[in-house]
Amino acid sequence: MDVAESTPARVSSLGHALLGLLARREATGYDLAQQMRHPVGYFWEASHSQIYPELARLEAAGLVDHTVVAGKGPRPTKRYVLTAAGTRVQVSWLAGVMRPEPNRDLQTLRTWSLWLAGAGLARDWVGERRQHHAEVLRDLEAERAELAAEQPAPGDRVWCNLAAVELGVRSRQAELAWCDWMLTEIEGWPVSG
Amino acid sequence: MDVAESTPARVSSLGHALLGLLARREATGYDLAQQMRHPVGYFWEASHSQIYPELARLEAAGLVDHTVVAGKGPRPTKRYVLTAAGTRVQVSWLAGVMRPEPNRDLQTLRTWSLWLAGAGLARDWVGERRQHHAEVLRDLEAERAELAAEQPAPGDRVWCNLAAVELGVRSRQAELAWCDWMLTEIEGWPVSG
DNA sequence: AGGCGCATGTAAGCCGTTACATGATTCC
DNA sequence: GGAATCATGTAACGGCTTACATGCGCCT
Repeated sequence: MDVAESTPARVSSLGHALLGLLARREATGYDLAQQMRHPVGYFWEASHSQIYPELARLEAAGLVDHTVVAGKGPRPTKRYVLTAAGTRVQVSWLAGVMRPEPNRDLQTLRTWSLWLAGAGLARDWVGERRQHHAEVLRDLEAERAELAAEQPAPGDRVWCNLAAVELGVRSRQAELAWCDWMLTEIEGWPVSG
Repeated sequence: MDVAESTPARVSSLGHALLGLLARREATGYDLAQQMRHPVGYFWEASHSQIYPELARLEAAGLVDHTVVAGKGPRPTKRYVLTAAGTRVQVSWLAGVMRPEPNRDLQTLRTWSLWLAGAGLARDWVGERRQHHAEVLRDLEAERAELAAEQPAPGDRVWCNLAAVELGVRSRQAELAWCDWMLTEIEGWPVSG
């Protein structure tokens, strides 16, 4: 009763990412930071300096609990678990409406101003982009193969991992294809750099 | 000489969006806010409350200039133009390295936690996502048709608009295809909601 | 008479990045 | 002896969202 159960406990996206991780298994803040790099980092990145305060907020809202365990750091090591309230909040987040996020894509913004630069510069830049996307795509495809090897049942945890990675693969493939399209188009530009 | 020309004038992404707009034509802050909704809003959104302070910063850095014109607002109306320094900064931004942005995609994050919900909830959500992407895609394709009708020369302003919209179209198509894939996959889920 | 478009700004608060800070154990 | 890993935090700063604030002219 000492935690706020009256207010619906507004939770940030990072909060939901952490609740999602803790729904899978208990973890320390450090563990969570590692997992936010990989595999969650494919679609939601966060650093430890965000994670520790967010865990404190989630705990204040009664969505997670911690127990102190023996650890190697200068401060006590805390192992977090999801509470029943935390599970409820996460499920109702999944059930709730998802309003579209603002579009913000630096690569497109840059493309849009590309006429100010010459064809040579544009070719170099798109080539560099292409390489970057290709690298990320390779990682994603390796991840997908690993998950598929577990032969997940439709709708289970691992299957949802796979579905998330599948979206990443398809998005990167689209960007890669656009880079290739751009490179053939740039052939026809007037040279000026 | 009273503006800072010694420091390289670090400009935010929003700043580059505004410089890109002003490189095309002069505009008031209000005009810029309209254009940031459409067509720039397809890939970089910003509200007027961000734009006015940013214009002041760009002016302090000597990248834009304004003249006061007769207007209908309670305050003087300002018409902004790009300076030579502004053009230089924009071009060197295009030439500079672009380090990859952090991945942050709410739709994928949600997919990743979807196993906590039942198949019914998942189907509804993906269906709603599908509809949203389809709507945006329709808008983008209309925009693309309009730009293509202008028969732009490779590498010019309008052609770069087209290239930016092309990337949007391809990305949305990929997301839409993923939604369709998900919907067929969800058929095989165990029913539980 | 009321609403919309033009036109500009400020303020509070949240979210995210970068850097600072500490300290034990394990591996090379 | 030094670097990496485990492990937790704080502080400063910048960007974005939401809301507050003002006021004229035009259209219905």
